[in-house]
Amino acid sequence: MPRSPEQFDDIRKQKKELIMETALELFAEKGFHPTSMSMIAQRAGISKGLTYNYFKSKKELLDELISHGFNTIYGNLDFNRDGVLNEEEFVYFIHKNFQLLRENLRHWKLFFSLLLQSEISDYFTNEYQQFAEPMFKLFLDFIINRGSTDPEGDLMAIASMLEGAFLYVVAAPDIFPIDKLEEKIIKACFKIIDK
Amino acid sequence: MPRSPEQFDDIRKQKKELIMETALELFAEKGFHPTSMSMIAQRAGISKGLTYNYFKSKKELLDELISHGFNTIYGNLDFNRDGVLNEEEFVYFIHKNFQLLRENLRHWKLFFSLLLQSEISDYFTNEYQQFAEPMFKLFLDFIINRGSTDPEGDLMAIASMLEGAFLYVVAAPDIFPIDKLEEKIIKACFKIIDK
Amino acid sequence: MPRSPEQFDDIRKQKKELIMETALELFAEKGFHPTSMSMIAQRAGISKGLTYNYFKSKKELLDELISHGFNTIYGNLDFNRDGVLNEEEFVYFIHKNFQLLRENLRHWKLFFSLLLQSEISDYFTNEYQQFAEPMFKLFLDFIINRGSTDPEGDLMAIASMLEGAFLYVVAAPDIFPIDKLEEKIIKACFKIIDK
Amino acid sequence: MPRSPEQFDDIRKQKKELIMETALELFAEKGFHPTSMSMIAQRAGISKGLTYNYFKSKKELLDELISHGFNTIYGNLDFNRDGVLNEEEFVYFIHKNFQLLRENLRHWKLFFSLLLQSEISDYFTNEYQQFAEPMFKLFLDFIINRGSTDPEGDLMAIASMLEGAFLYVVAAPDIFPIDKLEEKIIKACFKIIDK
DNA sequence: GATGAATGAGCGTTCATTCAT
DNA sequence: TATGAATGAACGCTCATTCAT
Repeated sequence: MPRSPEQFDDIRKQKKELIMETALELFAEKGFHPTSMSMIAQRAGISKGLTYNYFKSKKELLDELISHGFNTIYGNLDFNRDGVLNEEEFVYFIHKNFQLLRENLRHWKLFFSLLLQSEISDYFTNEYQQFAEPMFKLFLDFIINRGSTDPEGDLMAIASMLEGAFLYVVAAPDIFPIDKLEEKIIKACFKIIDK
Repeated sequence: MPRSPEQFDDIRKQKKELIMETALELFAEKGFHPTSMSMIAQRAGISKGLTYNYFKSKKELLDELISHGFNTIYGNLDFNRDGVLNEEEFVYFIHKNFQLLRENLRHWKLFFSLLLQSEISDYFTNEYQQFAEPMFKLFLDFIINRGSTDPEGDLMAIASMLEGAFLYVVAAPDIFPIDKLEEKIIKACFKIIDK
Repeated sequence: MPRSPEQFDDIRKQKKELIMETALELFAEKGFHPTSMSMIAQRAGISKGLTYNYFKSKKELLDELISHGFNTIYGNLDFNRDGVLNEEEFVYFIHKNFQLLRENLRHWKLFFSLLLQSEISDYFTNEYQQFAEPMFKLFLDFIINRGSTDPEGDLMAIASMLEGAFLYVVAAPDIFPIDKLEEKIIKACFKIIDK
Repeated sequence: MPRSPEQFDDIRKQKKELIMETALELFAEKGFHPTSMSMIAQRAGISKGLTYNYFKSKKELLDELISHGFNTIYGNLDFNRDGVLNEEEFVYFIHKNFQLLRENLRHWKLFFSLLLQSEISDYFTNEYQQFAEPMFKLFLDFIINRGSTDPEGDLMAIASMLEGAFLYVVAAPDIFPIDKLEEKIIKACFKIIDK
């Protein structure tokens, strides 16, 4: 008597997660190219061939990782609520971003490492734009509402600051303590926008 | 008539530079791993074997590239002068950094792409610290001299902002125009430090 | 209510035929090696494992296909009747062969593709000889009875011509129209035999 | 002091020939798919990697083999001379074809095995047509000049006979002695054409 | 009888590196 | 100094086959 479809689904789901988890670990640790499918299989404790039962290619594994990463990180974040942020919400929004960063360090490591070699995955470029654009818009609206005389300029500074802070956390976590960094970044945002 | 030792040295130096220049081009273009030694040799118009006459391995070629890159970029920048920056000098310093970025985009692309996978080159981590530390110190002193009530916090914000701005220029140059970005970053620095 | 043993046998027989039919289709379409067991199972709409319930290996599947093919094609052809062909019967015999070719093009494609690599299936060599020998004998007797002065020589020519015609039909069906080819081959046979 | 370009050319030429010779041997022996690049390298006594120094891919190796085969076999055969064959020339032409067959048995084995799976190499289809067409034309003209009442029909018979004879020689050389086969085929040609 | 997850050997291919010349 | 033929280990990937259920 064969296994029931539900049993098969269960196995597939668990094994797929195991492979993705392991791959994410290794991609974040060593980068995409230096990580071989054998290494992933070995660390996951399965055969090399099995990986291809779940992912058509190494690139597809990466793509699913990216997609899953973005969903994990930003899937539950409602950018728009009523479309406008007040001060409290702005602070919370940045705080939330830092928290998501903390909780998904490996995803972020992977994303940053892809930023410079998007030929590996055009997928990434698309996903990234879809995530970045509404965030930019939210910031811009907030800045305008605060009465900034140069919203675009302020946006550049704030976006750069956030990007840079994230990069520090991911690439050189020992230089700045993350909690204090978050606090200071938020304060600096207001200094940039106001007056 | 045989060449003099000096001429030999000249030839060696030129060949080495040719290889490094070509490698930098390709590493920045396609990334470190996807670039093969054959490709470097071919584009440089020399034989594969000759590369190993000048560099023990691909990794060593990378290391020399990093080292040479840092020297090229920051070799002529006197961080310390009298050890203290006044306002004009601070502005000039950041301006100078943007200019160096513009002039060495390929180096920077390479550096950023290595940031997340430093096991490729431990060398990088060291060089990076050597370059970052005196810069941090310079900034910190300046911030303190301006009478900041939270110098460390301001440093975090400014360092993040610069790092992020650089990343934008290198990885997504179409999002912000570099000249305006520079201007705004400088303005934002003062907003953060002062008052 | 449990199925009777006969019903089980029926199911087995049908499944086996389904697999063989599908395999033949694919082998003729893409060749033996480029066809994978997964492809066969998928196109047949059954599981990979089930195939091995009916055939010990891919090679055995091939062997059964060959055996079954020869039986299908020549199983109902009574070579011997009274052991001797008259003119009408000779013509009918060749005609019958062309008809069998038309009706079993896929089998023939497979057979010809195996002709040159018999180590894939020693089975093929045996079957082929068992089919070819009585046919040769039948032809030879007919040629002798027609009073040929060089029966062996005529046999060579006729056998070659038939083999070649079959190859044209199977490998390059657009070059000669099959009906006319048949007609001409038969005519040529008599020209060769008769003086 | 590096080797001179001539020395390198020599090495390349010899090694390339060695690889092609070995590959032809194995392709003819076992077929294209069942022959692995490792097997070729091993039998040639070189490393697997080296094969790729001479051929970009397994398919390219096959293509060069086909191209080289056709050139070897038919490169020196002037189909057209004055464009018309007399009887002696016709006999010589077929004789020459049998001789070329004898001298290039392995090439012919390879060609026949490709006949049924030209998806492996479209290259083959092209080359084959280029070779077959002028030969067909030559035959047709000869048949017409002999006063045949059905040239197209006779061509079909003759072409089939030659194709079939070649196939017998290549695939089942023990059935008919090649010399006698040749003699009989030629005789049969005239029986088909004349009267 | 039937499923498909799992294996492992082998495939075609690449590439950093070596070395005779 | 300079060449490129040669190597061998590893890569991404496929597939015939097995087996717990």
